[in-house]
Amino acid sequence: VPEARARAAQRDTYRHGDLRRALVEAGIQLARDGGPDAVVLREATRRVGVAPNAAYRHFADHRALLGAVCSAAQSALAIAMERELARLSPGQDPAENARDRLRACGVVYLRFAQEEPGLFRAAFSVPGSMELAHHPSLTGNSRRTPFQLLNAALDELVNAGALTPERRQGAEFLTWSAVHGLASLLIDGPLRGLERPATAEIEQRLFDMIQHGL
Amino acid sequence: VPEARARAAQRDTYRHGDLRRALVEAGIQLARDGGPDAVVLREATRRVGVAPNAAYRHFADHRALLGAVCSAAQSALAIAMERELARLSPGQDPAENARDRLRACGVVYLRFAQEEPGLFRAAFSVPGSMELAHHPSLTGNSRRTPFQLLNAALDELVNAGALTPERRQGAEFLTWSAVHGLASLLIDGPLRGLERPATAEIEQRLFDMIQHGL
DNA sequence: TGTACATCAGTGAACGCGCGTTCACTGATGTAC
DNA sequence: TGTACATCAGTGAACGCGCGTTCACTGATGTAC
Repeated sequence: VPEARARAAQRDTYRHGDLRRALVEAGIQLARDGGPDAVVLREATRRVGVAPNAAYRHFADHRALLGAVCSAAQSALAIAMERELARLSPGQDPAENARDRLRACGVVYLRFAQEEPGLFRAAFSVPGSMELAHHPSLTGNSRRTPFQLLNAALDELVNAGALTPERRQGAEFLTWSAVHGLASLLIDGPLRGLERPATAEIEQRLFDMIQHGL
Repeated sequence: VPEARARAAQRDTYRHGDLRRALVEAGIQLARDGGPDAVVLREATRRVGVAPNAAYRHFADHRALLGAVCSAAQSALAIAMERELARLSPGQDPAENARDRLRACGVVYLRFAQEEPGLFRAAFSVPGSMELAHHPSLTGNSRRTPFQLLNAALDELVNAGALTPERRQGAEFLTWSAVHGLASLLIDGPLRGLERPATAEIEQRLFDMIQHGL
């Protein structure tokens, strides 16, 4: 049996050692290549070199595996955002700083969507997963959700006096809508396949619209 | 065989008569109930009361059937838009009229997404389908695409002097992004399950953002 | 320090399912003479 | 006006596939004495 051969080649111990993490990572790779629909339990076990039913020691369900992949994907996005925010060097004007931080969130969001479309789709594929995933990721250490980071940036804008508290109400949904929608158009819609300078210009115009429109 | 019974019950002629249209309509119903993934060839033939392979007289592929459903869904959206636009009674100010028409496009788009989420997802599920479907629908007679209607509304805005030609450039993508993104949040995201008055307010605020931001 | 034993991670085999698709066919239709 | 025949829409049966999931099991680990 070639399967057993492959399995033996990858692993000489009976126990795997860290099967749960390995399955999630295999699932992430599957999502990378084919989006959430490609996160198939049997394929994940195959890649890890383990019997299909071994997954049930660590996940109740196929859904549970997909959920773990989804939240890991969200975590990856959150980490990328935090990394970019950390890179910003604040200037004198607090309002300007807050605007820069908000924009940075959007930039990372759109870059992630374009560079990792499969993972991006997986991140928001499970209904209700958008706001929930504050769990520590298996692949990183960010404890904040993209949504929380967006909210924080908007709060800064209020603190800097660049946004009134009335307009702050629900602003997270308006900005998220605009940026998320552009991401959809860029990876699935009519803007799919557009090259870098052109997409960057549209992104800038979208951010301007948000900034002036808020 | 109960299948044969059901088939005989629904149809007494050997020829179906209009199988292609019937399959598309069954596919639309499937999409209504379960989104694009629920558009299953075998299930469509089952509902129509026909052997599974009969579909291959009218569609090359499962993909072809899904494509037809997708473009019918887009057509349904376009028709709803045109109906709403026809209901508007123009006032004195051409700029005001143009703004009303643009807003009406968005209102219908979001209403459609909320009332027919499965169909809405199906409409934009096939990559590259967003801009293409100008084919006459099987279920209606609109020859215009939602995208074309949006563009027309923006052009009116320019003609009315309410939008400069420079800002008109790419504005279709900005507005579409914002509205499409909100649709996603409303049907799949954190705003899912929100009731009517609350959603209406967010929609209004989004339209205001677009209007001021453009 | 050694040994019995409970624990539980991973195995092997099988299940039922529903899918898309292909094959050779049958039977109604409508056109050519 | 009647009849042979080409056309082609729909049939029946089967295919191979891969999936998620369940069952009774085996074998390594680590803890209690």
